Amino acid sequence: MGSGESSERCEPYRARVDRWRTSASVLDEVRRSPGLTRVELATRLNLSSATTTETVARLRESGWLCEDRAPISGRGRPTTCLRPAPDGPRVLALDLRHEDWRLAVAGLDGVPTVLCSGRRGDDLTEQLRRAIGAAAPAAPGTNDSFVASTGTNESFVPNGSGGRPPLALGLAVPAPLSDDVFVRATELDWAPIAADLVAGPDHPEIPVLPGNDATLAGLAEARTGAAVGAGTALSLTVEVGIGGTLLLDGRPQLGAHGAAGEFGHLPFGDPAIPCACGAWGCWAPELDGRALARHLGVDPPADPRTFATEILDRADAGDEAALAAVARVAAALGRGVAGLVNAHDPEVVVLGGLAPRLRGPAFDEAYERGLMAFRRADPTPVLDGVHGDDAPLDGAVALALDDVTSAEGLARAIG
Amino acid sequence: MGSGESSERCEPYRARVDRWRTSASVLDEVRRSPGLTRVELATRLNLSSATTTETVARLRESGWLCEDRAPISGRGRPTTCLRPAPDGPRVLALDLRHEDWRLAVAGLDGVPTVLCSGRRGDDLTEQLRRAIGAAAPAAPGTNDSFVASTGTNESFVPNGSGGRPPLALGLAVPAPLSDDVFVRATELDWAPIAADLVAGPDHPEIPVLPGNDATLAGLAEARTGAAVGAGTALSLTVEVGIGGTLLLDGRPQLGAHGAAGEFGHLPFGDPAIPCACGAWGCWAPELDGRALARHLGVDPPADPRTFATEILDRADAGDEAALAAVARVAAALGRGVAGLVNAHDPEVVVLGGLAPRLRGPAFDEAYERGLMAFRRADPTPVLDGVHGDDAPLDGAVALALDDVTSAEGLARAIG
DNA sequence: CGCTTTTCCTCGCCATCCGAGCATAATGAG
DNA sequence: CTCATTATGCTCGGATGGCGAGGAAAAGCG
Repeated sequence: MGSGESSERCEPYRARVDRWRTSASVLDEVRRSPGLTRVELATRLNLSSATTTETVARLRESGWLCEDRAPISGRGRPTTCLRPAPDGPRVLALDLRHEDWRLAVAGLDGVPTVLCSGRRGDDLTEQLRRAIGAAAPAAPGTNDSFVASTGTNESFVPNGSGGRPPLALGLAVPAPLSDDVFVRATELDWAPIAADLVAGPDHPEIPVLPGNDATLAGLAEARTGAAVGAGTALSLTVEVGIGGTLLLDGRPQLGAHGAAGEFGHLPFGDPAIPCACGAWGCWAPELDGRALARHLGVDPPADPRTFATEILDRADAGDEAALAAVARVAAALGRGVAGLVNAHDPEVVVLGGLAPRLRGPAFDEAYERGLMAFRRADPTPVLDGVHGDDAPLDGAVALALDDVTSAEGLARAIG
Repeated sequence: MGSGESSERCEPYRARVDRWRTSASVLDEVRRSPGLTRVELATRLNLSSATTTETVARLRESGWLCEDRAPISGRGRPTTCLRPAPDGPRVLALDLRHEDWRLAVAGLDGVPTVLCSGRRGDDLTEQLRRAIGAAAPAAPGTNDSFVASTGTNESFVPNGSGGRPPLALGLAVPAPLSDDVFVRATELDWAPIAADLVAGPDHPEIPVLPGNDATLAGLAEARTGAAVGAGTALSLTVEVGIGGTLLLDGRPQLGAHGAAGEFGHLPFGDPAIPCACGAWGCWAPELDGRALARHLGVDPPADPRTFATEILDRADAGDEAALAAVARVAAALGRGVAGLVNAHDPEVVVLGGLAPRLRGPAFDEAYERGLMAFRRADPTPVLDGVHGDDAPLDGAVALALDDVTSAEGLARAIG
């Protein structure tokens, strides 16, 4: 071990990453507002004209950005608009749901194209590995040998990845995560999936980035949805129970084990009512189809999601009993949202899943009543999410793209 | 407006700040673990030996760091230990409380020395300006002309700032903040204070950084207390009501208007009980002296803080009625803490103010009962804060030092 | 056709961070 | 005491990023 041999330092980390720091922020800005001009970019990031030239040229040559002429307005040399390159790097996104799954590919524009989907079967892991193997060919260009191997419940759209191997896989899972392991492993035996997907005989090793579906839904809204530009945003999704995430500068708060965002298990409810999670008085059982069933005096439904949509439909049709039950649930939602606004002071609250359908006078009244008085003059806006059922998939894309377009990711991919 | 004149860009921001980025992280690391060796520093930050030499030399010459010989262990050239320079830059910290105030000065080690204090009077702003003027002389070295101008209720310790003008003022206020304005302006007419303190006839302009006292208490615990090193930490302080903060990598989550951390106004309580804040069913009224009074069946106390300590003393002495009342409050605390752990997945929870005295079987039982089942195998530790009543002051110091030792702050002060 | 306006590009400068080699200061074996 | 060993600090030249200045380019306007 001579003196020149660096003992512990594995990499010239700082120089390698610093080199791409500015490129990463440029890419970030272009992803955030595609089509912005070079001049606008430079002023936003406080870059000199020289640096802009240098950075944009490098990203263009690497095939990450493309430029086209901006519409001319007035005098002066025309500038160019910057966009993610349409044939640039790609990522995969996998949306696992209770009953089915979807695999999509997306470019830097963040718009996913669904490649294949299937219903959840016993051989789920095998299904997914086949799908990923088809989408992420081990050697570039070999995915022409793609055969529409439609199994029992699967459907494929060939050749979505455009020949370049994807750089990462975002993974949305409908369960709490803790240290990248699914918590309700009894219910959804997906614990080993993330590990199994990292590499397989069919495809090269790519980073797999798992995230809770409600967390990723919030991420999607923060990047391209109702919470764009918010420094602090709160996203809440009602499906079975309620999930969500607190977003700070567009980044979800993940917690020590990645299990943050379980707002449904704040004790906003009746302390005498037990929750499936094992705690008492949780908010979640007051909000979904099970709560509606309780208010209607019927047995707990097997599928709370479907039951809830039925009741909401009946309420929309004017059914008095359904309206009363929905109002009680809406009030519970509004009361809790107000408390979270008090606690976290978000710029905006975004509702997803069934929550938008719960809004109405009962929600509004409970929301205002639950706010601290000084907030009522200018109450935090509560908006409906714009991503709908695609939110977790769109969020998985964003998660993967964030990894790929970070300074570290660029250093990995280009430098 | 020639072509060379940069139109909007006011500063060569990037180069100016990048220059100090590494210095800032070095300073951060040394503040976090004073006395660490150069080698340890280099491995932690992934710096080459050359860069370490360069950066440390610059910080030493600027008077921010000092080196002394490390205790030798084994062969090899002995290394040095890095510490904040004892005669380095200083900051001021002002702790405003309901009844009194304290002004302190601190070096980079973050240990405050109280310079003066006083009871809150009608001329508070004038008191504070005099005190700050004495501590932050307009011209360096002129504070020898200090006269112990002990007014009615003030006491001074002269010459704490050591001749160098302080670089910033951290300000702890016992009220919710929103956009740097105190919310309960009716109760505590301190709204104009922050603005007034920025500059005055007696002292030069220095940045004033206000923060809520409970937020700053959490900051202190995250930096040098019970939450050191936690990626996600939750700090809760019971005084009158309950305040707190969610800390991410040691930085408090502030919210859109800086009003985050009002966990006391989450609806963990009885929805029929109104809170002074204007909402209903808040957690706060279940936790402090007013809750104890309610459980004991006596009138609401004028000073809930003092009343609570009396009841806690009686409970410690074995008074049955007091014990029962405390147990109910402790259960309310434990239940809410568990919910917050479910929602935010912190690495550690730190309790301050009266909260440590509330802990006991009732708290523990409610805490465990409120946790999601999967958390019970390895419950998030709940620790008592180590800063005690000094926590807000210590946090104000940390807030000011963070500003001063950031890359921007270094560029301002040195570059 | 030239002038104005706005933007882009090239060049030299200075900064950081790096690797390599050498210098330095301790231990410990003989 | 001397010298090999070991761990660390320092110096130097090189690579690279960001900047300012000046000139070039591309449009409109008269």
